[in-house]
Amino acid sequence: MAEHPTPIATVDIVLLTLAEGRLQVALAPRAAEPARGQPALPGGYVRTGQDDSLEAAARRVLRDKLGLAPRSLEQLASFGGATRDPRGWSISVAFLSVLNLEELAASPALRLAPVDALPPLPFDHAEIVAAAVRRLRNKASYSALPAFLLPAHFTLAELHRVYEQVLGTRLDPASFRRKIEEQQIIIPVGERRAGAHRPARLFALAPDAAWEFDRTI
Amino acid sequence: MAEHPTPIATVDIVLLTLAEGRLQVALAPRAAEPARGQPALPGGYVRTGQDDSLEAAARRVLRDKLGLAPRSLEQLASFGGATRDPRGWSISVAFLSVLNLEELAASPALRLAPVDALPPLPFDHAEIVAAAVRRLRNKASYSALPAFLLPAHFTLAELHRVYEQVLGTRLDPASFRRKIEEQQIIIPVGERRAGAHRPARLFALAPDAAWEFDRTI
DNA sequence: GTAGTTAATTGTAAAGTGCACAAAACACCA
DNA sequence: TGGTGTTTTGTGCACTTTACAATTAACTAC
Repeated sequence: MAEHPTPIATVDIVLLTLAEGRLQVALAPRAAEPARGQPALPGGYVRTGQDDSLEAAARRVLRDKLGLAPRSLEQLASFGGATRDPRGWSISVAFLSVLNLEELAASPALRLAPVDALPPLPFDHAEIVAAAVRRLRNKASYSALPAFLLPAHFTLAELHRVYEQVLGTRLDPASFRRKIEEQQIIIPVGERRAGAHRPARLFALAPDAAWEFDRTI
Repeated sequence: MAEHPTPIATVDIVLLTLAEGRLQVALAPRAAEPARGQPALPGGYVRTGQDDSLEAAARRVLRDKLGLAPRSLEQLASFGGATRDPRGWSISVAFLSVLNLEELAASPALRLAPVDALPPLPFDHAEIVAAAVRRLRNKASYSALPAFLLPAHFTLAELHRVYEQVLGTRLDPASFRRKIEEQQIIIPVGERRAGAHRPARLFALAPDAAWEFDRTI
């Protein structure tokens, strides 16, 4: 049946974070050919002897190559073709991880690039990043995914700012608070953020809530 | 780097249709081992000598094995693991196609099974079908994807019934009409459906409109 | 014609949203 | 100790959207 060589199988991970008020993607210099030394999405081969699943392969790459164990990781889409990789027909299963700068600090080799001003990237990595940003922006309108851009504890005002930065639009503060609080996606942790002004309540993402809002037709 | 055998790469296609008022999936008897003869999702190897992309591989399988060229086809997700296929570590890139019974009639070997009463399926095909149904139900609340369950021309009442069947809920006729008409996803074709009663206007999906509704936070 | 049936529209109350502003709670300073 | 500035949080209200009910429109069959 399979008279054709099997395609190369890799996983690539789009790490999105918020730095300097902009959405940025973390890039790693490629360790091997092709495009050795150039910044690219971190990734690696699916190791059939080691990995139990595609997500396990992505987590292994994150752990072994970058020292990361991010809270958020979801499959994005798969990109396959005859010409996207000079080594031959290849399939890249792309994953999306949304994380904050502290989580990312564990991996000093990574460098950030704003998603709207990417350097030239090898393969079809620019397209993969674009798909990841679309996914995050879309999910921002009906899920708590952008909350992973913040530390584990955050204030409503911080969450509000993050949503505005991700979506690139203004959101009414009162409506935002009403909407977020009526969903069951964040819970107050009791403490308050001490500061120069009125202290804000701190929230955390609900343990393993369905991080999706209601959508109605 | 890759001291491991490369995984098997296949595409599998979830064909969803509406028959007897229920959402059903089209299954084909497997032509080869494993599970030869048993009903399963139609699929096949990615042929690196023939296919230019993953979607091209899915379209080839649909065309060559089933004689189908459905209007709707989108990537669903990828399923990979060491144990999902007895032949070894495998990756299945799953696709979702939503179509009507007339389109499906071109392929007589297929048999339908209600998505909520599936027969035993090999591999993780039951899980893939479940993901496809979730995708369709989700998209029903903000896109015109369920319209592909109908013929090219349809009435608003038919579309209304299809949405209700897919979502499993009642939808207010007046609100549904307003919502659908204010989006730009369907256009009247001018004709009317003659019948025993007041004739209904016929609509078609907008040529290549963005089949997505507005979502607001 | 008239009854019967489905298609399509209209009216209205309830719910949700955007906007402006007010109240609350702190630090800081005089 | 009290006033001031600043940020968080809550409230009132106009406006829009949605749910629900009822009505009108258009045809066939008798």
